Amino acid sequence: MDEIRVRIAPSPSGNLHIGTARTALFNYLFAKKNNGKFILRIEDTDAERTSQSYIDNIFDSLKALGLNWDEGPDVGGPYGPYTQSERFDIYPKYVRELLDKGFAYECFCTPEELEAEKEEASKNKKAYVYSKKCENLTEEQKAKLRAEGRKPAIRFSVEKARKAFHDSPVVHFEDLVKGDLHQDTSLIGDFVIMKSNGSPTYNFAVVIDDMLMKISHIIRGEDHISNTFKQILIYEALGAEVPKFGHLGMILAPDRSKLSKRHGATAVSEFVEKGYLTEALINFVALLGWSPSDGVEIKTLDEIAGDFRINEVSSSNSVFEYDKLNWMNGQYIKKMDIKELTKLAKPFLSKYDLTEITEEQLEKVIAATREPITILSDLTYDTAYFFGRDIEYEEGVKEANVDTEQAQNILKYFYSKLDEYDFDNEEKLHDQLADFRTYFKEQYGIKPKVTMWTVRAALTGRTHGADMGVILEVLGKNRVKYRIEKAIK
RNA sequence: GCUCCCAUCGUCUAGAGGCCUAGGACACAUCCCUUUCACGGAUGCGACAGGGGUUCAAAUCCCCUUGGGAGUACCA
Repeated sequence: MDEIRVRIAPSPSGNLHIGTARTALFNYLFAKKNNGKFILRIEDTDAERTSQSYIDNIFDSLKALGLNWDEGPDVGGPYGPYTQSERFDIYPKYVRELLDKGFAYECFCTPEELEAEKEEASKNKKAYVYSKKCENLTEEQKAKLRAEGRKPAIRFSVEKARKAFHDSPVVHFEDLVKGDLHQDTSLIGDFVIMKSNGSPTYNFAVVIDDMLMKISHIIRGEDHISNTFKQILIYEALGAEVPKFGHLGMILAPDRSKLSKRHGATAVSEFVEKGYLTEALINFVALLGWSPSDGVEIKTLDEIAGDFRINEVSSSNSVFEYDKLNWMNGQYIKKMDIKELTKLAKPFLSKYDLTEITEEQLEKVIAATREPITILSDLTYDTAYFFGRDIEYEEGVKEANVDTEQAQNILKYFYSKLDEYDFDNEEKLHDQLADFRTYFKEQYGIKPKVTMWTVRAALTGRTHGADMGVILEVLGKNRVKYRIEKAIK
């Protein structure tokens, strides 16, 4: 295998999970770094849990994250189809091969019989291993079972396969991230590779698909470690080259349990809906297990790819904390192109009448409110006073900043100067505002901060927010006058 | 239960036997800057899970304990 080929194989039983996104990312990075191919395969074998909307979500999320694939269901490729349900007719051939080679056998056990075996095992505090009672069925016995209407599943003969290729029952492989990993295969029961209904099981289908798609490196979550030994045996039994494996630590919730709905968003699309930028998400998730050699954490996908080495990825689990994600998202919001940011912000401004202001003004509003925010949804509240005629005061603000005698004086003076102000010229406006502050400082010793608080409170109902110049400019003389009038007693 | 994986500040991590008085980032605290909130800058707080070895020397290697995670399906 000379060409580096990796894959991400999500099963569409839900929207693209952030953990799957990270696995996809590491595969993508590995491919980019090594001039390889990144392949997308949809594992929709479980028809009941699969839905088209999930498939669409997976496509859209991966694209949004910038994880573009070289081969996949939509773009095709030399080893398609890339949707597992369209590959059903290719598996029987390999089952046949295994059967012929003696590495697999038919199993007629009923669910009840199997259940009994399991119960027995747990009663004896032993690990459950299939009894193999169907391994040596004679043709007559099979014929009889078949006559009863029983349909066989096909099991893989773990011991036979292992003996053919390994001296010891303990099988080892060199993991790309964890190093030497081993497992006593005598503890692995003969597992089903093809269900009695004719569909392949996961462990079998992945091997066949990866083999046929010439996947050279399999990078996935460490929850697959135990599957790896089964899969290695299948590759060997089929006479196929065994790919290299790399197992990543899992992403945990802050309580160290599996990241799930109750911890908040789990799907990439949910994060986006909440106001996270895909650039920040992918950057953040890259830092879970990987760290840049130069210590600079904010990096583009390309930069990360250039610096990426799979063997340097951490082999332990990592906790997904919002604090750093939020910080990072804020960093991206601050740096993002304002036109693009404005576009992304609009869904969060849907409750306002955006036709009140021009697109150019909207951009100014976003530019002036983007600084302190951490997620896009903060914009909903933070831009509120730019819209509509009236404002809502925050708790206590009116009493403390508008109703006092000093405040009233400031507001009256401010009102009297309004006609002199140049509302269409941001720079001039800033100078005029500065003069206004200075006036109160020199005349009455009032801190500039306090002076501005007063005006700000009267205009926005708050003591903090966007730059005052921008507020005046976007509000325009009429609304400013109106709001000040309402504030003056 | 059995099997496997993992173990450095609260969190993400740097660290491949001496460069470690353990570095960075987030968070937190204080200060500076400032028309507010922020941003930015400075400083501080803060960790090698515990116990045994090996070695002149261990966060780094080995063993045990403890803790956490995963797997144990005719799910994927």
